[in-house]
Amino acid sequence: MSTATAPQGGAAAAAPQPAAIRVYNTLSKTKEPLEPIRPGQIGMYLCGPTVYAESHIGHMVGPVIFDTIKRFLRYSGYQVTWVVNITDVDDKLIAKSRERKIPMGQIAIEMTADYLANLRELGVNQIDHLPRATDHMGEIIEFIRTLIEKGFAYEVDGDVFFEVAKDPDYGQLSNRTLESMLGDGGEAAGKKRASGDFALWKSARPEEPAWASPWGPGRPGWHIECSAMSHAILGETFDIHGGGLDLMFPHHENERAQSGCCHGAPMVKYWMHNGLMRAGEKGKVGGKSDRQAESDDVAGKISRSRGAGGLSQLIRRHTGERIRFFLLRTHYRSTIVYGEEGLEESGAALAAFYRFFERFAEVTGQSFYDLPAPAHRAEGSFDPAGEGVLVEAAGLRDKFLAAMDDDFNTALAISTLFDLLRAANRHLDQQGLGIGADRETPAVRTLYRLAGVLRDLTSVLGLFRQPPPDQPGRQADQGLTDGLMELLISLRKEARAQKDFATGDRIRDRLAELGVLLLDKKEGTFWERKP
RNA sequence: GGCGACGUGGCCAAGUGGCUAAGGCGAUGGAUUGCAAAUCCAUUAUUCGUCGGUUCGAAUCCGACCGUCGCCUCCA
Repeated sequence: MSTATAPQGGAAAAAPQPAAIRVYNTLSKTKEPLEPIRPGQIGMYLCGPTVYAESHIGHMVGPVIFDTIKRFLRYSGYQVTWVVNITDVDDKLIAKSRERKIPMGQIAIEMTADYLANLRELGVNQIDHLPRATDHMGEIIEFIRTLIEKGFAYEVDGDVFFEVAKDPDYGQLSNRTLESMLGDGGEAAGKKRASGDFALWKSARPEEPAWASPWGPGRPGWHIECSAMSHAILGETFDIHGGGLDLMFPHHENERAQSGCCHGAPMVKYWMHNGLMRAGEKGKVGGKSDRQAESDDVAGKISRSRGAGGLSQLIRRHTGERIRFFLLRTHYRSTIVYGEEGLEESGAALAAFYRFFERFAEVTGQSFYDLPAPAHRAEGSFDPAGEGVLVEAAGLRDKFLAAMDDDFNTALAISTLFDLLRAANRHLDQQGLGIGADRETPAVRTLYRLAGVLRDLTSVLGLFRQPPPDQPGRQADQGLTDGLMELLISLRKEARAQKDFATGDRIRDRLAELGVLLLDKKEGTFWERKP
């Protein structure tokens, strides 16, 4: 993850199969066919965080869906360059720095690390560039200078503002008129020509971090870093720009105005906005120790100011995979209502997949997680050769791909995964496949095929990349637990052999209370932790 | 006040003009089991906030109303 220039693809780029991918564009308010500016290549920019505090689950919605989108686009034959910015200069960072009495840069480093660690946990690993605003001061200043030269911006006492009235397209993205935006102009009201004008450069007050510029020491305003960095890495016009719905105005509207005016070309072809997450029940958002604790609202947008956070704890409690799955089960443009039960439910659903993977391993002696995942959708297709369950699987795979083609409908796509799972389990049941089965039979070959389809499709969603962590924090104890379980199971087996079911059941019930489930199968008794 | 989104079974959630309204969680019945768990099978919305309208036909389009939420100030 460098901030170097965009890779240029080269001749080796896979021939894109222009599958009929359609994307909902906020600008046109319709789904449009995805037609990249440069054939076969897609530049994608997602607004990342301002790193002044720990991230919360709401910050993960965009990264998870865009990570999935990138996986799917690559799978569909496109070469994708994905940029996520880190905004590490900002008024909030300055305020935080005063509060904690440590340098702004220190906070930015800490919070960036927190953000990246969370992304990693959720399987977001497709980002190509993570540019930081402070690393791009030169480009930012150059950008502002150009805007002044072209007459779109003006300087007043070391501050530089963008003059909104100069951009005829202003307001198009968020569907607003200039008249409707008459605010009080904020703290710089006296300096602005119009209250809707926004800061490109803010002069530094004493004690504030500052960079040298043609207008004196200062720092960039919010918005400009995204315009400058996306330009530096993706060029004047790029394909997809994403972010939360709350960024549509003013952030994206302003980015669009700056970039469009600076380059005389549209900044972005497709604007994509993900829905926001909402807290379903009061007090369940995280540390509710906050100033808003007295607020009685039952629901509301999750935000840092409401005391959300503790994402790493949430991950520890639920696993990153569960959270990723939870986010992907709702269409990305919908509001996701966050709640403990929703996460639990996702856990229960996921557990069924984990169980199948175990059955698969029992029969084949191979880990599902080691199965190769096709890199391209054409590689994943196969000939069902008239075999019922494979015909069904092939149909479900088509349905999955069609759902993803239609504006990345992960919720619908996931539903086919459950159908596939049921088909695979049914096959296992009907063929009587279990431990010790002959691995050279057609039935096992079919099982491989079915598991292969699941591997293929779930990889596209970034799911099941590795076995689920078995109750984090308990690993060290694993050997002992295994030994004890072996002992208990053999004791119970003896009791049952003597028809002493009372003792057998007592062992099982007691273990259940402790969160351990016993599964009596033909081949013997197995155990697992309650999901 | 301006702009916008949403309201689908007990809960979550797809579908946005026409096959029997996906899927998950849960529940119920059956197969299996000593009994369970897991798995499989079946059942679980004549109905999509309410009332009107357009249409041969609407959950899907239009209008009104009710309700929830978001943006308009910092926010993924």
